[in-house]
Amino acid sequence: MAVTIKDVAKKAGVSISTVSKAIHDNPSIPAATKQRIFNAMKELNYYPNIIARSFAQQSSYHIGLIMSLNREDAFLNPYIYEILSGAEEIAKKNGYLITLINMSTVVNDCKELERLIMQKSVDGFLIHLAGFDPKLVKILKKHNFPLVYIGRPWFESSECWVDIDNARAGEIAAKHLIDSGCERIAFIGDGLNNYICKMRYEGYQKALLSSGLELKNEYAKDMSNTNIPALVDELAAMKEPPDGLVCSNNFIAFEVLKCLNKKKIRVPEDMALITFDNYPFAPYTEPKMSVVDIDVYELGIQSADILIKKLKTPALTMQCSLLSPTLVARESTRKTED
Amino acid sequence: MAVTIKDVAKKAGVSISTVSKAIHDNPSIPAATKQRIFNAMKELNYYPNIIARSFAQQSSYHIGLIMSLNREDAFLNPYIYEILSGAEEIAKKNGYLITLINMSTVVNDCKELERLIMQKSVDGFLIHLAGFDPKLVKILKKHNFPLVYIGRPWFESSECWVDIDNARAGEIAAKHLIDSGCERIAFIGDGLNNYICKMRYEGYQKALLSSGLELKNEYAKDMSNTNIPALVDELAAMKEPPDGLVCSNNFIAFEVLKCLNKKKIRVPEDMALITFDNYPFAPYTEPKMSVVDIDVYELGIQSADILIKKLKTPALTMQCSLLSPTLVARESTRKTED
DNA sequence: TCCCTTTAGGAAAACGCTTTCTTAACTCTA
DNA sequence: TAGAGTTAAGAAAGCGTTTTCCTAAAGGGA
Repeated sequence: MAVTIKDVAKKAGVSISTVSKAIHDNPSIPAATKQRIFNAMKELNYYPNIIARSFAQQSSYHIGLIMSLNREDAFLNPYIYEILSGAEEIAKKNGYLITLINMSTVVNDCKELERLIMQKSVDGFLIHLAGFDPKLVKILKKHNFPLVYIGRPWFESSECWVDIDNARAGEIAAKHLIDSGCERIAFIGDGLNNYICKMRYEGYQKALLSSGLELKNEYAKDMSNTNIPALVDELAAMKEPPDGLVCSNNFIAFEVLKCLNKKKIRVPEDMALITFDNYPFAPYTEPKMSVVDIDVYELGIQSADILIKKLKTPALTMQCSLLSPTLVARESTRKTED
Repeated sequence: MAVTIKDVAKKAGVSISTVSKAIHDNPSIPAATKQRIFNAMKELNYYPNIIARSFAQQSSYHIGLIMSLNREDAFLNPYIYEILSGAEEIAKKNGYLITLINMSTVVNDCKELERLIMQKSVDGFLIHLAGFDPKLVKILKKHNFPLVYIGRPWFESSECWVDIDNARAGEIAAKHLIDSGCERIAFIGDGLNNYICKMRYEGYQKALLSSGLELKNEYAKDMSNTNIPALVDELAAMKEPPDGLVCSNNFIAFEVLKCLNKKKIRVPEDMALITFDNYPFAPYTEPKMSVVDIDVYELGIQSADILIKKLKTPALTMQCSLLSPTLVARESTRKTED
């Protein structure tokens, strides 16, 4: 049989309550007694039974991380790992473990989410918004369950969240093109109902305006209704074709680059190219892709941090956090040698 | 206060033992009584407290999935998600949850692994071998903890594992080049102490031999001591340069492709190219990369399946599973129109 | 009708810890 | 030196299930 708190108590010559108090560093136990207890613990190689502790405290010490694990979302966001990594790091530090929950599990069957809550399988949720369905909000609200969104919830204004400052990212991208000497800057997005794309587009507009460049409607393209080669053709065929292009995600950028190469439009000389998120393949394109990078690891850190704070002090008021992106200039935007 | 088994018992007019038995479908409870109990449960919206259950059964109903979450490993294996997805699927079906544990956490501090075991935080481990350190084996053995390796453990022969048949993958890759008309086939690997690479190389050799092709030593290259452009130069400068190339991973293949493009060596006409693992970017290269794909989702399914079987019947003998890869022929190997 | 077997369901212990309440012993202060 | 205050530590309840053991009632055969 495993060694329990009783064995430690016997060995140290105290009661189990005293041992428990020593473990939790209760000030009513003097240092000498604590030491005696710790020695006994070490001698017996005692580890508190975490399940019993959970039971006594009615708290699982697990954080549910709900995120999409499906192939498409994963391939689109391979850096999502780093959220896991950051969240795990903070959880560990605070004695929590991360329970992974597939977004599609809870989206396909709302009962599943309710079950997780009612059964107290986890103490709170970290919810990455890819694939999220707002119908879940009702359930979350109903149980008033502690949670932090990763990504800014567009459907909700009273919950904690952390996000990348996508507007700022768009601004940085466009600004960088302007600084590289571009004068006619286009934007290709993947749908304006895509919140991230929308924010990046707004940032792009802001940069152009504040640099005194004209906002041309025909420079703003949406690939969600057509295909990339057609869009590139369209842009190239203009009387005043753009000389810089912001792509709202990596896959658009990679496709565009392929089209430009085929049409012998030189990058960056004829057309500079920039996109977002340091996709692992970005440094492998020809020329290497410039991006506005985001610190996803930090996203994991902060979200877990906020959630754990919330678990410890339930009265905590709403907290949000908007993270700044950083420019990673590579070859696809470098017009001048410098 | 939350509704407990007591409330259900009262409502249904039975004792709590009877409710518990009904929940577990104990045959000593007749259908009519069960129905009465289920009705009461539904009326009260009762969910069993999972922590209490865990406590009573001394089993956490959590499976620890140990995998590397660091940036490099994640970028190299973005499909690793699907392991998660598969494992979560099976776990859910069996009433288990997945607890994510960063490989670096347990590698940097062995006490951490011991703690997880001693505290019974999880019932068993799924261990993905990327980043694994064999020094952990001693601890795992010592506690005789249920586990399944994802990837074949080269340091150990008595544990359960699931893996891709990498030798078969290498064979399929080389065979496909031969079938496409290649006659001089080279191999670029990333180090022969890399188990995966070694197996793929063996498969490559086997395919060549069984097709009556000569195994030339100078066709087998290792990029771990040099760089890719140098290797490509070397190969191209031979009197009899290869006309087909197996690359042991995607990043090698992408680099090689870039070099070939630069040197105006046509792919696949002058040199056919194939690699492994359907990396998300593979369909975006120019020409599109042929690969031997592996079913990582199935890897997750099978590993979780074996582990859970083991948890339910501890006497279970060792079980292994080797999964067959499949060819995804794209443009980089298609010499003839067909 | 009696005894044995089967069926249905209850009582209670067990799981290992936390936490509140209580008390005994000690330390001051007037 | 009595009384108040403080400190150290124990007793015991409680957390919500599961599970074993037991019993009462019902069923069945002679």
